[in-house]
Amino acid sequence: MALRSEESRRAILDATISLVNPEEGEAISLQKLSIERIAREAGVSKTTIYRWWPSKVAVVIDSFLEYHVARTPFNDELPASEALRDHLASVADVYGGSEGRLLAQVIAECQHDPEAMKEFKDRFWLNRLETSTTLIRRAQDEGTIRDDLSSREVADILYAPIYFHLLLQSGPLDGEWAHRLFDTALEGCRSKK
Amino acid sequence: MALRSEESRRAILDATISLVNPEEGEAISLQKLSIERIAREAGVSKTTIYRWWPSKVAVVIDSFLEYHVARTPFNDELPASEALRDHLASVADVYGGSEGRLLAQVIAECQHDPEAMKEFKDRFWLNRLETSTTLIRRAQDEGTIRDDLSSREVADILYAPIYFHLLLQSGPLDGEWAHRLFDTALEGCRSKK
Amino acid sequence: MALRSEESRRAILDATISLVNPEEGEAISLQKLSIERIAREAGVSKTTIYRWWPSKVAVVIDSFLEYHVARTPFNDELPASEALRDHLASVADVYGGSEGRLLAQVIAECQHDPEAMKEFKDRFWLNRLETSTTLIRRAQDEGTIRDDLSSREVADILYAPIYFHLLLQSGPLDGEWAHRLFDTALEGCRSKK
Amino acid sequence: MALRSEESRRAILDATISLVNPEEGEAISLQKLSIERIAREAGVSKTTIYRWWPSKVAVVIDSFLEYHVARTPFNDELPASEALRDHLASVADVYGGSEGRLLAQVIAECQHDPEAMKEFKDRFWLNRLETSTTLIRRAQDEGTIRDDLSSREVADILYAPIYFHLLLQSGPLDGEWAHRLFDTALEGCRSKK
DNA sequence: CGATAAACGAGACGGTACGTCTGGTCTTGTG
DNA sequence: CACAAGACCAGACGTACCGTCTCGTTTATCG
Repeated sequence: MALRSEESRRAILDATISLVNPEEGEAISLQKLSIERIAREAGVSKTTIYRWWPSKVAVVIDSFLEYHVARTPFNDELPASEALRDHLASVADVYGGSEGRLLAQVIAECQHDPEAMKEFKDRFWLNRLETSTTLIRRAQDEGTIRDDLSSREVADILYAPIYFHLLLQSGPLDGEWAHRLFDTALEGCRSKK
Repeated sequence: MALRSEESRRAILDATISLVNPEEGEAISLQKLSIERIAREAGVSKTTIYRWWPSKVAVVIDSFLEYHVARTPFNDELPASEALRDHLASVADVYGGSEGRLLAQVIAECQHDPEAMKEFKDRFWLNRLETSTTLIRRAQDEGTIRDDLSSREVADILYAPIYFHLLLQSGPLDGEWAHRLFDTALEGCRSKK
Repeated sequence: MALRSEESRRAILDATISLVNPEEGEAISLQKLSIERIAREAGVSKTTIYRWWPSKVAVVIDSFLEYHVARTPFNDELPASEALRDHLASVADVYGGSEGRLLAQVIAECQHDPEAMKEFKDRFWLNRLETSTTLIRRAQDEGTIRDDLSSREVADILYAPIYFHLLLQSGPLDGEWAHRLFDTALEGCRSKK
Repeated sequence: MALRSEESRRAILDATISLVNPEEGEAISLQKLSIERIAREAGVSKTTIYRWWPSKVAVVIDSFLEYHVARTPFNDELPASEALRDHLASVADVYGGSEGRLLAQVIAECQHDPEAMKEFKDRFWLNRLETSTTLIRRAQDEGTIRDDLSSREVADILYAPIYFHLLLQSGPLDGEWAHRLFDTALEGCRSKK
């Protein structure tokens, strides 16, 4: 009965990424990306896209998730605090580049589309949160991080500045900066004089 | 000769806000807001808008800045750390409401418009940064905050989670949460065992 | 594969005529006629018009040609000179009315649009020329019109005054006048004294 | 009381002609000519044009009349029929060139502007008619043209083909053609067999 | 193995908005 | 008070996409 064409699916996801984060040539902003453009680029009819995705953002989220494979793994053999410190740094490095710009635009698109925001959180963000939660819990077990804080509170303090710099485009966004940030967050800001 | 009409300017800014953050009725998302709509609502011709603003975002930034008067002042008579704690909380409270949604959308629009991002940073963000910098410096002088940290580093740790929760729409965004956040940030996450 | 909608086509042509040569109400000049107006009147989107016609004039020419069915036939049973005389008169009568005004405006629009002029000549004018050529040739065969003149020369002399009065809006434009004109043209202006 | 500035008037008329029938460069069609453009080109404000002319066509008519000085005089010393024949030819020659295109466009503009048409007839056409009337009357007196025809009837037959070819852009428009035309018109089309 | 139901490309359709242009009016100095 | 400068409302321009909707035309099971 004519199953969904994998060929079309691939062409659509690939075309989307290649428009929005091309190997070469000018990238097109997520806002200016249109379904018509994707269809044209993918050699696919609009109908096919509309049949399988509810909106432009949905296509982009799918494309992004396939593309942005978790390239920021953490090291299980290091002490949790070390692994966490390195994870933070690698996340900062990745988000400091073109994928970061893309992520920022995805988050931006989600601001006016609650459905998309839900999708984004379910499929990207919760996954990320889980990664950090695991590490933080381990660090708490290993006794390097206060266990009177919820893992979410710790995650907020550690990861927030990365997204902050990503979205406000203000200040550095790289591994070195992230390392220093981690140290400060752990140490606290209170004067010890 | 023929000076700019203050009447038109007001009508445009007012119409913009009333579309995007109405006292009553359905708000229209910033993305779906169109210059035509603003013109219609303001009883003004498109030309007049295009004459004075380069883009939709520019109008919105102007409107937002006029509307979002600094309603999060800090108290000069309190010790700086108290004032900072309260300021954080009041910012969190405000951004937890409809103005926060608006701000989030403005930031979102800026993701694909470098001009707008610059404008936003120059006119909103730097101003905000200055407020917090002032408070943080005073706290460092008063000896409550480490003075081996730059004020920007402190600001990153303290304010980032607010924008994080604002833009990811994940987790609480209110004064109580902010108070606790402040305490944690000051104290640090390292276990003291 | 989604054929052209005859319904839309009809609506567009009808709306155009009804705006430009309404049964009742005020006619709108061809110059002031806009594609937006036609679309509005026809209950059709602008896109649909632009998809099928290159310009306003093109729509009008199509509309005019459908509307202005050859209502000035010639009689095959009469002697050619009689038929020609009557044809001239009926043309003059028609052009003396509202269709004439319309035709004049179409010709006017063509003055600054070579494409349209070509279209107009190909689809209207050559057709008309052929009608008169046929009659003139027959009259030459029947020996009533000089056969040392090309049919075009005869047509120029016979039909030109009609278009002249039509476009300069100077002088009469009706059957009686045309009859007299025909007689004069045949007889010549030279004094026979 | 600040009288009308002759300087402005000249600049406006000159600019108009130089846009519409430039010595060099691309001519702009009368339809695309705008008051704004004239004002810009003339270094004059729109207000000034609107103060003195009711419409674009009015400006153009004025410009045209100043520019198109009667360069088709007739010779008083020749027999009237000769003078008429030559006059016809010189008119055809002039209208066969760029001034003819301009005139055609003026007449075109008048099709949807009765005021302009009246102005055009009063200031251009009646003047022309008078010229030909004078000649025709003389020819009737001299016995070369039938005096049972009104001068208008003769003028119609003689001049109409020129305007016909001018406005339909169909067929030749030059002196030689006009000469032949004249002869035919005088002789008549009826077969003399 | 042939019917049949889905997925597909193609693309027309009614819409909305874009950013630009011109029209014509009105206002505010300047000379 | 004529004029320049130019702001203003109005509205059309032609284009790009939107999301919906036929259309045939594959294509892959299922009866």
